[in-house]
Amino acid sequence: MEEKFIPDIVIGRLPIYLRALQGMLSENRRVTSSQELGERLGISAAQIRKDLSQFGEFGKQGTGYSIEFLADQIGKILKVDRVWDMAVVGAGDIGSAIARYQGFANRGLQVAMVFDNDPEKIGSQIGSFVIEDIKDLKQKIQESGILIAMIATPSLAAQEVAEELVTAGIKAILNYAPINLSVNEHVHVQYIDPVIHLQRMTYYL
Amino acid sequence: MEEKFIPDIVIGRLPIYLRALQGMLSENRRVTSSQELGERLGISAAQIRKDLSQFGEFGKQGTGYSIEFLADQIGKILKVDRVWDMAVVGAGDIGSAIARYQGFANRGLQVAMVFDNDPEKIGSQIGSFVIEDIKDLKQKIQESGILIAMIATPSLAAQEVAEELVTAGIKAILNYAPINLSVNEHVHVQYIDPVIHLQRMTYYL
DNA sequence: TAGATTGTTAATCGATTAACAATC
DNA sequence: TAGATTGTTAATCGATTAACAATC
Repeated sequence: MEEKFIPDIVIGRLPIYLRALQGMLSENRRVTSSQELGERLGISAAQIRKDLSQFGEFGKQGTGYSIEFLADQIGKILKVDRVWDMAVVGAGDIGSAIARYQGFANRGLQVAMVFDNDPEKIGSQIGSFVIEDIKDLKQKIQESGILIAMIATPSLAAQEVAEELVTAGIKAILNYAPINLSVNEHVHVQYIDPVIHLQRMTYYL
Repeated sequence: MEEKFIPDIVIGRLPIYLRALQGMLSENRRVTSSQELGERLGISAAQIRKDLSQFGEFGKQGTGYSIEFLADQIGKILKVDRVWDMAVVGAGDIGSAIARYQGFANRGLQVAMVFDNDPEKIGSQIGSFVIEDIKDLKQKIQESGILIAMIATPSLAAQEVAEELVTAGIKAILNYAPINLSVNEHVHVQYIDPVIHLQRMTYYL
């Protein structure tokens, strides 16, 4: 199996391309070009072609790309041509919003479990999920084989939760708590903190 | 006024540095070094020093940086040494979670208004906010002079809302709807879509 | 003083863009 | 055929790192 090295910055753009392609599909479009896609995304056409060329040849000279075919191919590359179960830790406002979020559908992801440590919340429902006791986190995650988790706890708990998740076999963490996590380097971590995005813009105001 | 050009990628790291410094402050730490900061963040010490050197000299040879002083300086650079009012558009799960989010405190930002178009929601409360009619969005935003907005509407409405916000004078948009917005280039846009982050990790699983 | 760490320069590394032959 | 657009190469551009004099 030839494991060609692909820069992470390229991997990071593929989900953006995929989202735009699925948007075009929902507009019943059939074909697009690197130029059109680039204009929609504010990315140069050359860069899109270069990125895609890392994985194969998906277009036709003169006509461009079949939107459906390219979306399928990118989905396969990103391994979202299946559905990944995810665990949510923390059933506060953010955790609840994630658990109910409709936007995972058709994008290869779904919430499967929600955990909290509050006795008042454990056993109650969020959408179709019964909130489980965080004490059972390790066992439930190991049993299910879930590899992806989202942390939506207070900052103070996040590092400890992350360590528990890693022990349970989690390989990818999306952290909503506004702190940097320190985990084994073979575990992938991404961060969502609205303040980081907002402060990046206040500089320019 | 000397307007030196600073790469956007550097601006993008400043909020990360600031968050880490504030974390250290809350641990009652007084002094840090580029090396320690780098280790916490997974960024090289050289890069941190290079980034900071774009704005001035904040450290002392031999001893490092006063955490409080450096945090203050970065706060000034990012213009979060004041409090910016923000508008939230869309009072569903995500909009509600944003409106109630405690994490804006002491980071230069606060929610000031929440809008929705659902007659059932208009007039009711989220936290301390009364949900306002989206029909009044333009007028209320213009009156208040708010420059920052967050979009938490369904995808189909997001582009239209963005245009209305720009007309009302908004200069920075944080978009939670999973679509790319097309707006005047002098308006700053940032995106939060958990699926983008998650798909970036599924590639490696 | 000796040790530590900054700010900065120069070298290296990597990413983006321009350009074009190939070809649908 | 003429026009359009790909995939790819080489050139350009920009970001990161290594190294070290300055100095606390």
